Amino acid sequence: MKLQGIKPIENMTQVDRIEMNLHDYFRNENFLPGDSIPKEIELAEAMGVSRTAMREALTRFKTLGLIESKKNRGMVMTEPDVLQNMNVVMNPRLLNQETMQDFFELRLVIEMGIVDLLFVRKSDDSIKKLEEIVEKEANAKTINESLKLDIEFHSTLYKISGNHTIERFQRILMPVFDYMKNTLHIRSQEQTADYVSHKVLIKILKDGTVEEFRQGMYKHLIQYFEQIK
Amino acid sequence: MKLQGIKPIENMTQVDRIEMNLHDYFRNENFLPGDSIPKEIELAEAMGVSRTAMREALTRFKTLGLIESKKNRGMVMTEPDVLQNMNVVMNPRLLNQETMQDFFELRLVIEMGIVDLLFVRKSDDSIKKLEEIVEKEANAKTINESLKLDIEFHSTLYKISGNHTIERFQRILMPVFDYMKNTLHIRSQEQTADYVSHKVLIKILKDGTVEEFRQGMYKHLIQYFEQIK
DNA sequence: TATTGTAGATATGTACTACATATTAAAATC
DNA sequence: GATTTTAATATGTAGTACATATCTACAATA
Repeated sequence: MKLQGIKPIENMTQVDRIEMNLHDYFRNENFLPGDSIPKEIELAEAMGVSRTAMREALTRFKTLGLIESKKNRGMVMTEPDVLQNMNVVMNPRLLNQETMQDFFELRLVIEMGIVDLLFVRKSDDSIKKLEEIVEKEANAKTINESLKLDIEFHSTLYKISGNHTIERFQRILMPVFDYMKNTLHIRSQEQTADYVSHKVLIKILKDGTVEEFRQGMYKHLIQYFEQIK
Repeated sequence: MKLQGIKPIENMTQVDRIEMNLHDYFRNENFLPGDSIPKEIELAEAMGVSRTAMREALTRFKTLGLIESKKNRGMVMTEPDVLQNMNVVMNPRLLNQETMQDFFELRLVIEMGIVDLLFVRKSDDSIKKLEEIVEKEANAKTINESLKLDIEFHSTLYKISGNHTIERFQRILMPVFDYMKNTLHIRSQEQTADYVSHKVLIKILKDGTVEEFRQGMYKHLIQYFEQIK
């Protein structure tokens, strides 16, 4: 049986073991963000390894955003940014089709699920913001401009959700969603009979119910949902 | 203005620059998963830096899962696992309250949004699986046992969604969700008037509509949704 | 001929040493 | 007492050396 992120101990390198030890050490000693940690040489000596190997293990923690080092000052625990690395790695060129399909669906899932947050946190101000975007859309000259405003509309919805993490997450998913949009041949909105426009969505957001808005959003995204089998 | 994951060039180290160069190099040369890449020394010499510094940059890529090295064999590009690092870093001890609240909400958002997938991909088999879990729940002796079966029920729903990535994502979110569950004082289900049980959810999944199921799910999770303001 | 054994080449992993450099703190100077 | 100098500090970078797992190719053996 093969588990993700786990490698057999027989072909673990010393640095792998150092990393594990450090992990235990940080947890057992209850190091928290802001706490400074012993210097490289001390850690290396305490573990009986070279500074070289210790530094490589520490580099891994730095890459994950669990520690930071300042030249000549030492190292401190940091609060990791859960989404940071995801951003680097979310590259359609590198991911397989199935994974991208999964993220494509996840984007749709979130778009539908976020509705509950929208109705708790919507405000007159934020609705006005949406209306301004729709107005610009009506006057858009080029396709590119329309696309940009479409993205802005949905991004604004994410902002209204009041959930900064979800908002960032959505931005990170965008390259994959875009890629899938171009790969799958998506029908244009005009071809869809009961398409719901941004304008209608706003109206529901203002005066309608959560359920109505969700159904509206489903229809708004119908071309994408048709891809799901 | 401070952007996430970007540091001013004046306090970039050499390794930071090497990392950027490598990034460009991999993209420009169109290296894809499976391709082997030049050896450390060649890269170091080509870039005019020491093997030490080059190795540190390469360690970052290895940590992100973009390349793998086999001792004495060389290095190859790999398909990154987008969620792998997230798992390491998703630690309630290290994250701030706001971020955890965000992920708490994200979990709820996904639980609501996933319903569309469920109705596309449900099967008699999978529904039977849910029924078995509910049966076990009825006979559960301890609270711990009940909790485990509750998790199993929802995990099974994620499986039914047919989206492996979302399923994994949910598992990664669990520690944070659990933490929040204990932090916020959540009412018990029994105190809730129109609580919808697992059993009822199954019935709707079998014979009901997407909208009915989603409303059922909302009521099932009502104690959590009450926390959102 | 087919198999096994051996030798050499290979590239990463680990260790050690040395020094550069930015920052802090202590000491010296006025 | 305020300013300048000096010294100590810990990470960043460089260079060298060697260990080691794996592959290749060739040699030895049956």
